Amino acid sequence: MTETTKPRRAQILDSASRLFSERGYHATSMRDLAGDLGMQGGSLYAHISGKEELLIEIVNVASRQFDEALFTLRDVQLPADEKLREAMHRHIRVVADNMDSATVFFHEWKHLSPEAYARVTGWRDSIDAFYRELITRGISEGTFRADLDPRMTAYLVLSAVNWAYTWYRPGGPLTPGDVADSFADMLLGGLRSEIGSTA
Amino acid sequence: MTETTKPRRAQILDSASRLFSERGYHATSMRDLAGDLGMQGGSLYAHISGKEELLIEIVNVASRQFDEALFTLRDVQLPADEKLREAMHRHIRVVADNMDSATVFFHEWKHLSPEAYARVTGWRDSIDAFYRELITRGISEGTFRADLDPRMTAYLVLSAVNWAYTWYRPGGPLTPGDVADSFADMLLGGLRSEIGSTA
DNA sequence: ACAAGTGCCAAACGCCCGTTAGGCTGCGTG
DNA sequence: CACGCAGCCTAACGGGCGTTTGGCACTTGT
Repeated sequence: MTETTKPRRAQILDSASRLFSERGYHATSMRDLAGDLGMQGGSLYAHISGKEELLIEIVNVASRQFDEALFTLRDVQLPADEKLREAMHRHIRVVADNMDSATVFFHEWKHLSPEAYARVTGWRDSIDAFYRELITRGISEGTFRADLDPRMTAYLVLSAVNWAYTWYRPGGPLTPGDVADSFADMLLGGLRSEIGSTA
Repeated sequence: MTETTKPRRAQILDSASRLFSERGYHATSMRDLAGDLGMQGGSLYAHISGKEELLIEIVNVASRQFDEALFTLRDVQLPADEKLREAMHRHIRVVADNMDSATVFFHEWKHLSPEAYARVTGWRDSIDAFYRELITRGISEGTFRADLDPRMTAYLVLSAVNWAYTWYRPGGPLTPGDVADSFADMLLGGLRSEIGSTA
Protein backbone atom coordinates (compact mmCIF):
# COMPACT_ATOMS: atom_id res chain seq x y z
CA MET A 1 0.00 0.00 0.00
CA THR A 2 3.03 2.26 0.01
CA GLU A 3 2.54 2.66 -3.72
CA THR A 4 0.66 5.86 -4.36
CA THR A 5 -2.06 5.34 -6.94
CA LYS A 6 -2.78 8.28 -9.18
CA PRO A 7 -5.45 10.62 -7.89
CA ARG A 8 -8.86 9.78 -9.29
CA ARG A 9 -9.04 13.09 -11.13
CA ALA A 10 -5.83 12.35 -13.00
CA GLN A 11 -7.11 8.90 -13.93
CA ILE A 12 -10.27 10.47 -15.31
CA LEU A 13 -8.24 12.92 -17.38
CA ASP A 14 -6.07 10.11 -18.73
CA SER A 15 -9.07 8.06 -19.76
CA ALA A 16 -10.75 11.11 -21.25
CA SER A 17 -7.64 11.91 -23.28
CA ARG A 18 -7.54 8.43 -24.67
CA LEU A 19 -11.24 8.16 -25.45
CA PHE A 20 -11.54 11.68 -26.87
CA SER A 21 -8.54 11.05 -29.11
CA GLU A 22 -9.88 7.69 -30.30
CA ARG A 23 -13.57 8.51 -30.75
CA GLY A 24 -13.76 12.28 -30.61
CA TYR A 25 -15.17 14.56 -27.94
CA HIS A 26 -18.83 14.54 -28.94
CA ALA A 27 -18.85 10.83 -29.72
CA THR A 28 -17.65 9.96 -26.20
CA SER A 29 -20.38 9.97 -23.57
CA MET A 30 -19.84 10.48 -19.88
CA ARG A 31 -21.13 6.95 -19.38
CA ASP A 32 -18.50 5.64 -21.82
CA LEU A 33 -15.85 7.45 -19.85
CA ALA A 34 -17.16 6.21 -16.51
CA GLY A 35 -17.34 2.66 -17.85
CA ASP A 36 -13.70 2.85 -18.88
CA LEU A 37 -12.89 3.57 -15.24
CA GLY A 38 -15.25 0.94 -13.85
CA MET A 39 -17.79 3.31 -12.43
CA GLN A 40 -21.21 4.81 -13.13
CA GLY A 41 -21.78 7.96 -15.13
CA GLY A 42 -23.00 10.11 -12.30
CA SER A 43 -20.06 9.23 -10.08
CA LEU A 44 -17.74 11.29 -12.23
CA TYR A 45 -19.31 14.47 -10.92
CA ALA A 46 -17.76 13.95 -7.51
CA HIS A 47 -14.43 14.77 -9.16
CA ILE A 48 -15.19 17.11 -12.03
CA SER A 49 -17.66 19.86 -12.74
CA GLY A 50 -18.68 18.79 -16.22
CA LYS A 51 -17.68 17.39 -19.57
CA GLU A 52 -16.24 20.56 -20.99
CA GLU A 53 -13.92 20.96 -18.02
CA LEU A 54 -12.22 17.78 -19.19
CA LEU A 55 -11.72 19.09 -22.71
CA ILE A 56 -10.48 22.45 -21.45
CA GLU A 57 -7.99 20.83 -19.10
CA ILE A 58 -6.67 18.40 -21.69
CA VAL A 59 -6.19 21.16 -24.22
CA ASN A 60 -4.63 23.47 -21.64
CA VAL A 61 -2.11 20.87 -20.53
CA ALA A 62 -1.16 20.20 -24.13
CA SER A 63 -0.80 23.84 -25.08
CA ARG A 64 1.21 24.57 -21.94
CA GLN A 65 3.65 21.83 -22.88
CA PHE A 66 4.14 23.23 -26.36
CA ASP A 67 4.57 26.66 -24.86
CA GLU A 68 7.16 25.61 -22.29
CA ALA A 69 9.10 23.55 -24.79
CA LEU A 70 9.62 26.47 -27.13
CA PHE A 71 9.60 29.40 -24.70
CA THR A 72 12.99 28.56 -23.23
CA LEU A 73 14.42 28.51 -26.74
CA ARG A 74 13.41 32.06 -27.56
CA ASP A 75 16.49 33.79 -26.20
CA VAL A 76 19.03 31.06 -26.81
CA GLN A 77 21.94 32.20 -28.95
CA LEU A 78 22.43 29.62 -31.67
CA PRO A 79 22.83 29.55 -35.45
CA ALA A 80 19.40 29.56 -37.03
CA ASP A 81 19.71 26.11 -38.56
CA GLU A 82 20.74 24.52 -35.27
CA LYS A 83 18.04 26.40 -33.46
CA LEU A 84 15.42 25.21 -35.93
CA ARG A 85 16.60 21.66 -35.47
CA GLU A 86 16.37 21.99 -31.70
CA ALA A 87 12.89 23.52 -31.93
CA MET A 88 11.73 20.63 -34.08
CA HIS A 89 13.23 18.18 -31.60
CA ARG A 90 11.29 19.70 -28.75
CA HIS A 91 8.11 20.16 -30.74
CA ILE A 92 7.98 16.58 -31.93
CA ARG A 93 8.88 15.29 -28.49
CA VAL A 94 5.84 17.02 -27.03
CA VAL A 95 3.63 15.46 -29.71
CA ALA A 96 5.18 12.02 -29.26
CA ASP A 97 5.09 12.05 -25.46
CA ASN A 98 1.46 13.13 -25.40
CA MET A 99 -0.11 11.48 -28.40
CA ASP A 100 -3.60 11.38 -26.91
CA SER A 101 -3.84 14.90 -25.61
CA ALA A 102 -2.01 16.22 -28.69
CA THR A 103 -4.60 14.52 -30.89
CA VAL A 104 -7.40 16.01 -28.81
CA PHE A 105 -5.65 19.35 -28.97
CA PHE A 106 -5.45 19.34 -32.77
CA HIS A 107 -8.89 17.86 -33.39
CA GLU A 108 -11.27 19.20 -30.78
CA TRP A 109 -10.17 22.73 -29.96
CA LYS A 110 -12.95 24.04 -32.21
CA HIS A 111 -15.52 22.75 -29.74
CA LEU A 112 -14.27 24.85 -26.86
CA SER A 113 -16.24 27.71 -25.37
CA PRO A 114 -15.24 31.16 -26.70
CA GLU A 115 -12.68 32.08 -24.01
CA ALA A 116 -10.87 28.76 -24.13
CA TYR A 117 -11.09 28.90 -27.91
CA ALA A 118 -9.45 32.32 -27.92
CA ARG A 119 -6.66 31.08 -25.68
CA VAL A 120 -5.89 28.29 -28.12
CA THR A 121 -5.81 30.57 -31.14
CA GLY A 122 -3.52 32.82 -29.13
CA TRP A 123 -1.15 29.93 -28.55
CA ARG A 124 -1.28 29.05 -32.22
CA ASP A 125 -0.29 32.58 -33.17
CA SER A 126 2.57 32.65 -30.69
CA ILE A 127 4.03 29.38 -31.95
CA ASP A 128 3.63 30.69 -35.46
CA ALA A 129 5.44 33.88 -34.54
CA PHE A 130 8.25 31.92 -32.90
CA TYR A 131 9.04 30.02 -36.09
CA ARG A 132 8.66 33.07 -38.31
CA GLU A 133 11.08 35.10 -36.20
CA LEU A 134 13.54 32.25 -36.14
CA ILE A 135 13.42 32.06 -39.92
CA THR A 136 13.57 35.81 -40.43
CA ARG A 137 16.67 36.00 -38.27
CA GLY A 138 18.20 33.06 -40.11
CA ILE A 139 17.71 34.87 -43.39
CA SER A 140 19.27 38.11 -42.19
CA GLU A 141 22.18 36.19 -40.70
CA GLY A 142 22.76 34.51 -44.04
CA THR A 143 22.14 31.02 -42.71
CA PHE A 144 18.91 30.61 -44.66
CA ARG A 145 18.26 31.36 -48.29
CA ALA A 146 17.38 35.00 -48.87
CA ASP A 147 14.40 34.19 -51.09
CA LEU A 148 12.45 32.39 -48.38
CA ASP A 149 9.04 33.66 -47.36
CA PRO A 150 9.07 33.37 -43.55
CA ARG A 151 5.34 32.79 -43.39
CA MET A 152 5.38 29.93 -45.88
CA THR A 153 8.49 28.48 -44.32
CA ALA A 154 6.87 28.48 -40.91
CA TYR A 155 3.83 26.73 -42.38
CA LEU A 156 6.08 24.07 -43.87
CA VAL A 157 7.93 23.43 -40.62
CA LEU A 158 4.71 23.38 -38.61
CA SER A 159 3.16 20.98 -41.10
CA ALA A 160 5.96 18.53 -40.56
CA VAL A 161 6.00 18.62 -36.76
CA ASN A 162 2.24 18.84 -36.23
CA TRP A 163 1.14 16.23 -38.76
CA ALA A 164 3.22 13.70 -36.85
CA TYR A 165 0.27 13.14 -34.52
CA THR A 166 -1.48 11.32 -37.38
CA TRP A 167 1.16 8.71 -38.06
CA TYR A 168 3.76 8.51 -35.27
CA ARG A 169 3.48 5.49 -32.99
CA PRO A 170 5.39 5.54 -29.70
CA GLY A 171 7.17 2.29 -29.06
CA GLY A 172 7.93 1.85 -32.75
CA PRO A 173 11.41 1.82 -34.23
CA LEU A 174 11.64 5.62 -34.45
CA THR A 175 12.35 7.84 -31.48
CA PRO A 176 11.00 11.39 -31.56
CA GLY A 177 14.60 12.49 -31.99
CA ASP A 178 15.01 10.29 -35.08
CA VAL A 179 11.96 11.89 -36.64
CA ALA A 180 13.08 15.41 -35.83
CA ASP A 181 16.58 14.84 -37.20
CA SER A 182 15.30 13.22 -40.33
CA PHE A 183 12.87 16.05 -41.02
CA ALA A 184 15.45 18.71 -40.16
CA ASP A 185 18.03 17.10 -42.46
CA MET A 186 15.60 17.08 -45.35
CA LEU A 187 14.28 20.57 -44.74
CA LEU A 188 17.65 22.19 -44.25
CA GLY A 189 19.59 20.36 -46.96
CA GLY A 190 16.81 19.74 -49.48
CA LEU A 191 15.81 16.57 -51.23
CA ARG A 192 17.87 17.05 -54.40
CA SER A 193 21.27 15.48 -54.79
CA GLU A 194 24.31 17.69 -55.47
CA ILE A 195 24.38 16.56 -59.08
CA GLY A 196 20.73 17.20 -59.63
CA SER A 197 20.72 20.66 -58.06
CA THR A 198 21.16 22.99 -60.97
CA ALA A 199 20.34 26.54 -59.84
CA MET B 1 -35.59 9.12 -61.64
CA THR B 2 -32.90 9.52 -59.08
CA GLU B 3 -31.64 12.21 -61.40
CA THR B 4 -34.61 14.44 -60.67
CA THR B 5 -33.90 14.68 -56.93
CA LYS B 6 -30.22 15.34 -57.55
CA PRO B 7 -30.12 19.12 -57.21
CA ARG B 8 -31.70 19.07 -53.74
CA ARG B 9 -29.45 16.20 -52.76
CA ALA B 10 -26.44 18.16 -53.88
CA GLN B 11 -27.56 21.14 -51.83
CA ILE B 12 -27.87 18.92 -48.79
CA LEU B 13 -24.39 17.52 -49.35
CA ASP B 14 -22.98 21.01 -49.72
CA SER B 15 -24.56 22.19 -46.50
CA ALA B 16 -23.49 19.02 -44.74
CA SER B 17 -19.90 19.48 -45.90
CA ARG B 18 -19.83 23.01 -44.58
CA LEU B 19 -21.48 22.24 -41.24
CA PHE B 20 -19.53 19.03 -40.64
CA SER B 21 -16.28 20.84 -41.37
CA GLU B 22 -17.15 23.77 -39.11
CA ARG B 23 -18.72 21.94 -36.16
CA GLY B 24 -17.80 18.30 -36.66
CA TYR B 25 -19.98 15.37 -37.65
CA HIS B 26 -21.36 14.42 -34.24
CA ALA B 27 -21.88 18.03 -33.18
CA THR B 28 -24.10 18.72 -36.19
CA SER B 29 -27.67 17.51 -35.82
CA MET B 30 -30.00 16.68 -38.65
CA ARG B 31 -32.19 19.56 -37.47
CA ASP B 32 -29.20 21.92 -37.71
CA LEU B 33 -28.61 20.73 -41.23
CA ALA B 34 -32.26 21.03 -42.20
CA GLY B 35 -32.43 24.52 -40.69
CA ASP B 36 -29.48 25.58 -42.81
CA LEU B 37 -31.54 24.61 -45.86
CA GLY B 38 -34.75 26.19 -44.60
CA MET B 39 -36.58 22.98 -43.91
CA GLN B 40 -37.59 20.66 -41.08
CA GLY B 41 -35.45 17.79 -39.83
CA GLY B 42 -37.70 15.01 -41.02
CA SER B 43 -37.92 16.41 -44.52
CA LEU B 44 -34.32 15.48 -45.20
CA TYR B 45 -35.27 11.83 -45.33
CA ALA B 46 -37.11 12.30 -48.59
CA HIS B 47 -33.68 12.78 -50.17
CA ILE B 48 -31.26 10.72 -48.13
CA SER B 49 -31.34 7.48 -46.20
CA GLY B 50 -29.61 8.66 -43.05
CA LYS B 51 -26.91 10.76 -41.48
CA GLU B 52 -24.03 8.42 -42.14
CA GLU B 53 -24.83 8.31 -45.84
CA LEU B 54 -23.91 12.00 -45.91
CA LEU B 55 -20.56 11.39 -44.24
CA ILE B 56 -19.79 8.43 -46.47
CA GLU B 57 -20.62 10.37 -49.62
CA ILE B 58 -18.61 13.44 -48.61
CA VAL B 59 -15.58 11.33 -47.78
CA ASN B 60 -15.96 9.26 -50.93
CA VAL B 61 -16.10 12.30 -53.17
CA ALA B 62 -13.02 13.73 -51.49
CA SER B 63 -11.00 10.54 -51.68
CA ARG B 64 -11.99 10.01 -55.30
CA GLN B 65 -10.68 13.45 -56.14
CA PHE B 66 -7.34 12.77 -54.50
CA ASP B 67 -7.20 9.47 -56.29
CA GLU B 68 -7.95 10.88 -59.73
CA ALA B 69 -5.53 13.75 -59.29
CA LEU B 70 -2.58 11.46 -58.62
CA PHE B 71 -3.57 8.37 -60.58
CA THR B 72 -2.94 9.97 -63.96
CA LEU B 73 0.54 10.93 -62.78
CA ARG B 74 1.62 7.40 -62.01
CA ASP B 75 2.92 6.49 -65.43
CA VAL B 76 4.04 9.91 -66.59
CA GLN B 77 7.70 10.02 -67.61
CA LEU B 78 9.25 13.00 -65.85
CA PRO B 79 12.33 13.70 -63.73
CA ALA B 80 11.51 12.90 -60.11
CA ASP B 81 11.82 16.46 -58.88
CA GLU B 82 9.46 17.81 -61.53
CA LYS B 83 7.07 14.94 -60.93
CA LEU B 84 7.06 15.63 -57.20
CA ARG B 85 6.32 19.26 -57.86
CA GLU B 86 3.45 18.35 -60.15
CA ALA B 87 2.06 15.90 -57.59
CA MET B 88 2.15 18.59 -54.92
CA HIS B 89 0.41 21.00 -57.29
CA ARG B 90 -2.42 18.57 -57.87
CA HIS B 91 -2.64 17.46 -54.26
CA ILE B 92 -2.87 20.97 -52.89
CA ARG B 93 -5.34 21.97 -55.56
CA VAL B 94 -7.69 19.22 -54.45
CA VAL B 95 -7.41 20.42 -50.86
CA ALA B 96 -7.87 24.06 -51.81
CA ASP B 97 -10.78 23.48 -54.18
CA ASN B 98 -12.64 21.35 -51.64
CA MET B 99 -11.77 22.87 -48.29
CA ASP B 100 -14.96 21.73 -46.58
CA SER B 101 -15.03 18.14 -47.75
CA ALA B 102 -11.25 17.88 -47.35
CA THR B 103 -11.59 19.00 -43.75
CA VAL B 104 -14.35 16.47 -43.17
CA PHE B 105 -12.23 13.86 -44.88
CA PHE B 106 -9.23 14.47 -42.61
CA HIS B 107 -11.21 14.91 -39.39
CA GLU B 108 -14.16 12.57 -39.46
CA TRP B 109 -13.09 9.44 -41.30
CA LYS B 110 -12.62 7.68 -37.97
CA HIS B 111 -16.36 7.81 -37.42
CA LEU B 112 -17.19 5.79 -40.51
CA SER B 113 -18.60 2.29 -40.40
CA PRO B 114 -16.01 -0.48 -40.83
CA GLU B 115 -16.27 -0.94 -44.61
CA ALA B 116 -16.12 2.76 -45.41
CA TYR B 117 -13.34 3.09 -42.84
CA ALA B 118 -11.37 0.35 -44.59
CA ARG B 119 -11.80 2.04 -47.93
CA VAL B 120 -10.34 5.26 -46.55
CA THR B 121 -7.31 3.57 -45.01
CA GLY B 122 -6.84 1.84 -48.36
CA TRP B 123 -6.76 5.19 -50.09
CA ARG B 124 -4.32 6.50 -47.50
CA ASP B 125 -1.98 3.60 -48.16
CA SER B 126 -2.16 4.02 -51.92
CA ILE B 127 -1.33 7.72 -51.74
CA ASP B 128 1.48 6.87 -49.37
CA ALA B 129 2.80 4.27 -51.79
CA PHE B 130 2.60 6.73 -54.68
CA TYR B 131 4.91 9.20 -52.97
CA ARG B 132 7.28 6.52 -51.72
CA GLU B 133 7.70 5.04 -55.16
CA LEU B 134 8.23 8.46 -56.65
CA ILE B 135 10.96 9.15 -54.13
CA THR B 136 12.57 5.73 -54.43
CA ARG B 137 12.79 6.17 -58.18
CA GLY B 138 14.19 9.66 -57.75
CA ILE B 139 16.93 8.28 -55.54
CA SER B 140 17.89 5.50 -57.94
CA GLU B 141 17.89 7.98 -60.82
CA GLY B 142 20.25 10.22 -58.91
CA THR B 143 17.85 13.12 -58.78
CA PHE B 144 17.31 12.84 -55.04
CA ARG B 145 19.90 12.44 -52.33
CA ALA B 146 20.94 8.84 -51.81
CA ASP B 147 20.62 9.02 -48.02
CA LEU B 148 16.88 9.75 -48.03
CA ASP B 149 14.51 7.38 -46.29
CA PRO B 150 11.55 7.12 -48.70
CA ARG B 151 9.12 6.52 -45.89
CA MET B 152 10.16 9.60 -43.93
CA THR B 153 10.36 11.67 -47.08
CA ALA B 154 6.83 10.69 -48.03
CA TYR B 155 5.65 11.66 -44.54
CA LEU B 156 7.28 15.04 -44.90
CA VAL B 157 5.71 15.75 -48.28
CA LEU B 158 2.32 14.53 -47.13
CA SER B 159 2.57 16.69 -44.02
CA ALA B 160 3.07 19.76 -46.14
CA VAL B 161 0.25 19.15 -48.59
CA ASN B 162 -2.28 17.73 -46.14
CA TRP B 163 -1.79 20.24 -43.32
CA ALA B 164 -2.78 22.98 -45.74
CA TYR B 165 -6.42 22.27 -44.90
CA THR B 166 -5.84 23.89 -41.50
CA TRP B 167 -4.54 27.23 -42.68
CA TYR B 168 -5.20 27.79 -46.39
CA ARG B 169 -8.00 30.23 -47.22
CA PRO B 170 -9.36 30.29 -50.77
CA GLY B 171 -9.79 33.80 -52.07
CA GLY B 172 -6.69 34.96 -50.21
CA PRO B 173 -3.54 36.23 -51.91
CA LEU B 174 -2.12 32.76 -52.47
CA THR B 175 -3.29 30.45 -55.24
CA PRO B 176 -2.94 26.72 -54.67
CA GLY B 177 -0.19 26.82 -57.28
CA ASP B 178 1.72 29.44 -55.30
CA VAL B 179 1.60 27.26 -52.22
CA ALA B 180 2.70 24.16 -54.08
CA ASP B 181 5.59 25.95 -55.79
CA SER B 182 6.73 27.54 -52.56
CA PHE B 183 6.69 24.23 -50.71
CA ALA B 184 8.33 22.38 -53.59
CA ASP B 185 11.10 24.98 -53.83
CA MET B 186 11.87 24.70 -50.14
CA LEU B 187 11.67 20.93 -50.05
CA LEU B 188 13.76 20.34 -53.15
CA GLY B 189 16.36 23.03 -52.62
CA GLY B 190 16.50 23.15 -48.82
CA LEU B 191 16.29 26.10 -46.49
CA ARG B 192 20.02 26.72 -46.11
CA SER B 193 21.83 29.27 -48.20
CA GLU B 194 24.79 28.22 -50.35
CA ILE B 195 27.18 29.85 -47.94
CA GLY B 196 25.64 28.26 -44.90
CA SER B 197 25.49 24.77 -46.35
CA THR B 198 28.65 23.12 -45.09
CA ALA B 199 28.11 19.41 -45.65
C1' DA C 1 -17.64 3.79 19.84
C1' DC C 2 -19.23 7.52 17.17
C1' DA C 3 -19.26 11.32 14.01
C1' DA C 4 -17.49 13.19 9.86
C1' DG C 5 -16.12 12.54 5.40
C1' DT C 6 -15.27 10.15 1.06
C1' DG C 7 -16.41 7.53 -3.02
C1' DC C 8 -19.58 5.34 -5.31
C1' DC C 9 -24.34 3.67 -6.89
C1' DA C 10 -29.16 3.75 -8.53
C1' DA C 11 -32.52 6.45 -10.24
C1' DA C 12 -34.33 10.11 -12.21
C1' DC C 13 -34.54 14.93 -14.50
C1' DG C 14 -35.37 17.45 -18.90
C1' DC C 15 -33.63 17.73 -23.24
C1' DC C 16 -32.16 16.60 -27.80
C1' DC C 17 -30.94 12.97 -30.89
C1' DG C 18 -31.84 10.23 -35.51
C1' DT C 19 -35.58 8.56 -37.62
C1' DT C 20 -40.47 7.39 -39.01
C1' DA C 21 -45.42 8.11 -40.08
C1' DG C 22 -49.19 10.36 -41.99
C1' DG C 23 -51.16 14.24 -44.09
C1' DC C 24 -51.31 18.67 -46.68
C1' DT C 25 -50.11 21.52 -50.85
C1' DG C 26 -49.21 22.49 -55.57
C1' DC C 27 -47.64 21.07 -59.82
C1' DG C 28 -47.62 18.41 -64.54
C1' DT C 29 -50.02 15.22 -67.23
C1' DG C 30 -54.03 12.17 -69.07
C1' DC D 1 -61.22 17.75 -64.06
C1' DA D 2 -59.01 13.97 -61.87
C1' DC D 3 -54.84 11.90 -60.93
C1' DG D 4 -50.35 10.91 -59.13
C1' DC D 5 -46.63 12.39 -57.04
C1' DA D 6 -42.96 15.18 -55.46
C1' DG D 7 -41.72 17.99 -51.53
C1' DC D 8 -42.47 19.56 -47.36
C1' DC D 9 -44.96 19.81 -42.92
C1' DT D 10 -46.15 18.47 -37.94
C1' DA D 11 -45.97 15.10 -34.54
C1' DA D 12 -44.28 11.52 -32.43
C1' DC D 13 -41.22 7.33 -31.41
C1' DG D 14 -37.57 5.15 -28.48
C1' DG D 15 -33.42 6.07 -26.76
C1' DG D 16 -29.20 8.32 -25.24
C1' DC D 17 -27.38 12.55 -23.58
C1' DG D 18 -25.23 15.55 -19.54
C1' DT D 19 -26.28 16.24 -15.09
C1' DT D 20 -28.51 16.14 -10.26
C1' DT D 21 -30.06 13.96 -6.21
C1' DG D 22 -30.27 11.06 -2.12
C1' DG D 23 -28.53 7.40 0.12
C1' DC D 24 -25.49 3.48 1.23
C1' DA D 25 -20.88 1.45 2.54
C1' DC D 26 -16.60 2.15 4.06
C1' DT D 27 -12.61 4.56 6.13
C1' DT D 28 -10.69 7.80 9.37
C1' DG D 29 -9.89 10.73 13.54
C1' DT D 30 -10.91 11.23 18.31
